[in-house]
Amino acid sequence: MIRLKDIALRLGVSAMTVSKALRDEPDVSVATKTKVKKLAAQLGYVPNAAARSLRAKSTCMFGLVIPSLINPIFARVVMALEERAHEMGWEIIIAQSLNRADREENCIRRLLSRRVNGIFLSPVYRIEAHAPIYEELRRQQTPVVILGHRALFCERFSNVETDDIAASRATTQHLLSLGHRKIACFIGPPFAPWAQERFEGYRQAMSEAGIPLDDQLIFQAGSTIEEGQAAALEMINESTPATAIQATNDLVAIGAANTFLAQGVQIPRDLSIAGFGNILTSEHYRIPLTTVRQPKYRQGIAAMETMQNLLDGKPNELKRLPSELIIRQSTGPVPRS
Amino acid sequence: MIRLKDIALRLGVSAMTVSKALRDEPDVSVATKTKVKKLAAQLGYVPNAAARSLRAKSTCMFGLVIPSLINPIFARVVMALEERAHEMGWEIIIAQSLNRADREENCIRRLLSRRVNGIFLSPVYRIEAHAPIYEELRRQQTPVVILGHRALFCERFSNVETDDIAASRATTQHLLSLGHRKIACFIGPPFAPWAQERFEGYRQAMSEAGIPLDDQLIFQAGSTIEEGQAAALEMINESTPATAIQATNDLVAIGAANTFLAQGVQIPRDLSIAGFGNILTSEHYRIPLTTVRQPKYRQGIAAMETMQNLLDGKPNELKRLPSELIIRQSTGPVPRS
DNA sequence: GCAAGCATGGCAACTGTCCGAGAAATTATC
DNA sequence: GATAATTTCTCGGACAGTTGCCATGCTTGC
Repeated sequence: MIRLKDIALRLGVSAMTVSKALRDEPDVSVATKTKVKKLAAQLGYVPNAAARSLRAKSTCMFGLVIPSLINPIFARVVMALEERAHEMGWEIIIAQSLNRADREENCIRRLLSRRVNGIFLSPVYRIEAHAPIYEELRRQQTPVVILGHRALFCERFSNVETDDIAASRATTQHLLSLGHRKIACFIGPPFAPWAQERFEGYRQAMSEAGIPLDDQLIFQAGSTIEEGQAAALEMINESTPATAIQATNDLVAIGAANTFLAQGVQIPRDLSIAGFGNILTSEHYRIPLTTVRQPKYRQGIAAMETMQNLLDGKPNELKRLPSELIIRQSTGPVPRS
Repeated sequence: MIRLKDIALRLGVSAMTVSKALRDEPDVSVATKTKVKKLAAQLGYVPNAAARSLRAKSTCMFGLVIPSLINPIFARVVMALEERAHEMGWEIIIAQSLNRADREENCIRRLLSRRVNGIFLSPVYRIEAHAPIYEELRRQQTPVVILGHRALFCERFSNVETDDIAASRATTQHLLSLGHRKIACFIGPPFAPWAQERFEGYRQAMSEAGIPLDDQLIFQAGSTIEEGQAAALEMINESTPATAIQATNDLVAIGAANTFLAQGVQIPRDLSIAGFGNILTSEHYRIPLTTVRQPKYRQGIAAMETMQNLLDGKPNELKRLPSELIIRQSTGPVPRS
């Protein structure tokens, strides 16, 4: 690999001059600059980013820690982040936590070792300020942008979230406005912040409508199609009298819908089902799914803006982007029975 | 940020000793090691990867260049790569080419500047050995694993592909076995290697069946739902007498199916449609789609194995993983008419 | 008693780049 | 023609860690 010194030796100048020439600093003559640049191009010189980072005390890299890369919801965020980083000439190192706190901690620690200038993090659990790894991030003054799930506990942590509570509430209100009163809630993993928020929206809307929460209507459904199917079977076995289901995400909603359709239940005539997330499949499902669209690309853009503010030394901030209820054909008026 | 030297100063030993102690080298006493490790943990010491890379002439990083992060097909590959890299304690830098050759080149150049130890690349165009950027990769002896679309033109390039030609041929053969003779082919972007391969499979099967290619049955359909719809409309306008459609991917198939269903055409009674890729939506579409499953996760695993072989100085290789035709309900016997 | 061996730890050098300071060469001014 | 001002270039050092070799001080063997 060609170094500055190699170019310098061949031209009979110092490495310093080459460095300055390539960076177009003013105190190098035009003649030398062109000579240097020409030879550099000819030799295929590529500066060594590690050496530059060491010297500059800045790596021009970001770290990104998300639960999973195959979740299409995150894919859009990552896409936006990568595009912005590319424009800046910065790089992004990816890391998956696979929904495990120990792995998340491990990922963060390795990113710190890489001396990334900032970390984008979608945490597995609701962030606890006292967890050792967050404590360490705070101590190291590392800028962190949390994707969703508020955690503004120190001045180098910002937060960019989609308003899932409001959107979930709007979904429940939509079902209420169709006359439903017995609305089952298929909730996600109890530890997951996003699942908690979606349940919170349901809870608020029911409370506002004066309907007490009914344990019999609440099902643990995880986050996959299979888990949605299992919860639906449970509901059938218990002859739960719900006229609508609000699911924690589209996959669970589809799993549930598959099960009910297989039993001859008609959707939405006999049963309304709403999802969350607006994945592609929800639009092209047998019964196009009522769901919530989250502005994930915009969340990525906003996250990068927020990160740059932190890097500029500006105070931390909390951005909340509106999510939007999309009413399709899987929800309808309550059956007269 | 804590350095080796800081720990050394506090303990009254040299930085060398600390370095050796933390790496568990044999020539440091157990007593010193425990003392050093304890203080390091207490101070939250994190080694500087940039400095280490500079000295070691190895960054323990891979680069990954793919067209788009939101394509679920790539997501599985990336997931597998990240998991394996994590096990090795290596990092992955992501870069999107967004299907543009200039951007791809730019991404590769930046990865070279980062001195990644290897690059995983899913090229935009069929690789031409003489393109300057590939020439440069070859000259720098950078190990490259091409994801799909064979390009074994130098000893540091390996290739891991899914056998799309065979799978596409199997799809056409499936349609032929159902009695179809007028099989329309909705082909993808003409420059894209994957689109070329899928068309090639169709071509081979038709040729083997003794059916000459008919230009009237071949439609440029791009790679999106909208393009699939447009191609279907074109087919309707031209009253093309096809009894089946083989689409370049699932999205195009779904776009086409949507259009025909809206016109009252019944699938598969009046028209068979096959996709490619087995995205989630294809399984849960109104008419579950006949398509091809590509072993993308396994492709990622195989790619990492191949990369390690290259790093170990072993010769380059070509791995081809079988793709599998999945017959669902969107294809059926040719209508009797 | 002397050489050899061993365990432990330190010094200098090196990785590639860039900053600050100053030297050398060129040009401008009187 | 001498000095001052400016341009152009070089030198030493720093960044944080690792490698190879050497310097201890101690034990062992003959």
